[in-house]
Amino acid sequence: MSAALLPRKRRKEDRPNELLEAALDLFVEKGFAATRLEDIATRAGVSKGTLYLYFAGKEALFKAVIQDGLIPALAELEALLAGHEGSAFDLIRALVERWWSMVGETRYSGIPKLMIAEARNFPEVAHFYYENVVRRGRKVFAAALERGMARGEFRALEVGACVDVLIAPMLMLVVWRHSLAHCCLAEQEPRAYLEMYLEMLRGGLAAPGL
Amino acid sequence: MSAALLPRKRRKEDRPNELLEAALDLFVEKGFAATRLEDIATRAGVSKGTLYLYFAGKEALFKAVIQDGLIPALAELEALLAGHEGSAFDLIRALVERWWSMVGETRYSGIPKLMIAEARNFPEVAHFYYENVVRRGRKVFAAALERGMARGEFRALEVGACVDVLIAPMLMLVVWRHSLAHCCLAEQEPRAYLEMYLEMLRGGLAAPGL
DNA sequence: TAGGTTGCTGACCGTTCGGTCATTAACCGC
DNA sequence: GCGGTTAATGACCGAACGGTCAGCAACCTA
Repeated sequence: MSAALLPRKRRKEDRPNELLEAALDLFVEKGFAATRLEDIATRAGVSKGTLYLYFAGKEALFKAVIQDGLIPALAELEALLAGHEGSAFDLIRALVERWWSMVGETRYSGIPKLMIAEARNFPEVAHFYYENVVRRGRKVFAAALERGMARGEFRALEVGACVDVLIAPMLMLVVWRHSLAHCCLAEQEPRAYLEMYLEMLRGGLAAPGL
Repeated sequence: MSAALLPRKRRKEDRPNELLEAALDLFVEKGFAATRLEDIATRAGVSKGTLYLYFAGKEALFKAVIQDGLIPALAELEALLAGHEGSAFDLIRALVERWWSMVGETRYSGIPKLMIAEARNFPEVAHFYYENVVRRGRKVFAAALERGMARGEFRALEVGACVDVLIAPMLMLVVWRHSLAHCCLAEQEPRAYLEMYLEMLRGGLAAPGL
């Protein structure tokens, strides 16, 4: 790969991020067990031994990939919630769009698929992900729903189950794009899908009077 | 396991199904690469060598698991569609409930998670699954939507994207139950989730006049 | 440019696992 | 029972892969 052609370079600062990006891409594509450390190293432009200078081993890489990935995006969504004024539905639209630009159309969109596939093999990592991504994300959307119900904009629904139904289409969109979409003809245009999703949501949540 | 205690038995007829069930359970739990053939054999009450009397190898087992699993359920849904009379929303409710009883609450509910995780490692199998499960399933729900629009019961929406949004919560329900739900406190009661889903769908699809 | 520090390398090791096959023993017809 | 057929076994093999480490070379400082 970078074999004899490129000369060795010493770039201690950049290696960890490059390794994490390579690891994320390959874990998402092939799964944890089917990904070889040597492939990760090669993709990061480095040899296998170097990987061990920065990470304790394969499992440590996996943990870092999951734990670093989506936390910044969640902080953004929380900030958006805190700063929003206007209708609750506009808030939901803004949240969905911010999520799409920060996660959906970036390489981080692979993390949900990866976590789904590996949760039962890494219960501790799954637990971290649940507490720090799933719970926080649910809380943001639950707050938006409650705001809409309080304003009389949405009808009264049990918030817990409603949040789960609400976020499912967003998750399936990214999961799909990292799995079957790679083998079959192009399916959805993501923007059209999201518009349809928001449109159906508007009707599904609207209070009867409106 | 069945070691020295149980005597050998010759049960040529039953072995393939027992092996397929064991393989499905373990593939769903651990993923394809992390599942050992010996574990599958042991769970099926058989030795590793026996497995090779019935399947050519690990990949053949995987193919069989995917290809046998959901086809009968799809035929059922198609029959339901063909035989239904009444409102389109009742048809959708009936489809969702039949799907839940034939897939959602059985071991076959693991297949979507498995296929999502492994699609990119087995493009041919993914293609089979797409053609024979995804497409057929989409077609059934698309027909239900079109019927509702023709009756003036649903508003006019672009059917393709609408189907994708429509089925996403059903898929996420089963995917969730086979991944993160195993590591975290119990989340949804499936029946309540499905009721909420149908309720939101009713509003999301309803024609404005109604 | 000489010497020292350290980021980087890749050959090597041990284990694990998919796959094979000679052997064993359950069943059946006579 | 007895022999023949074949389902079932598990010890074995080779390849692949995670992980190690002794040596190398890029960079720095004087």
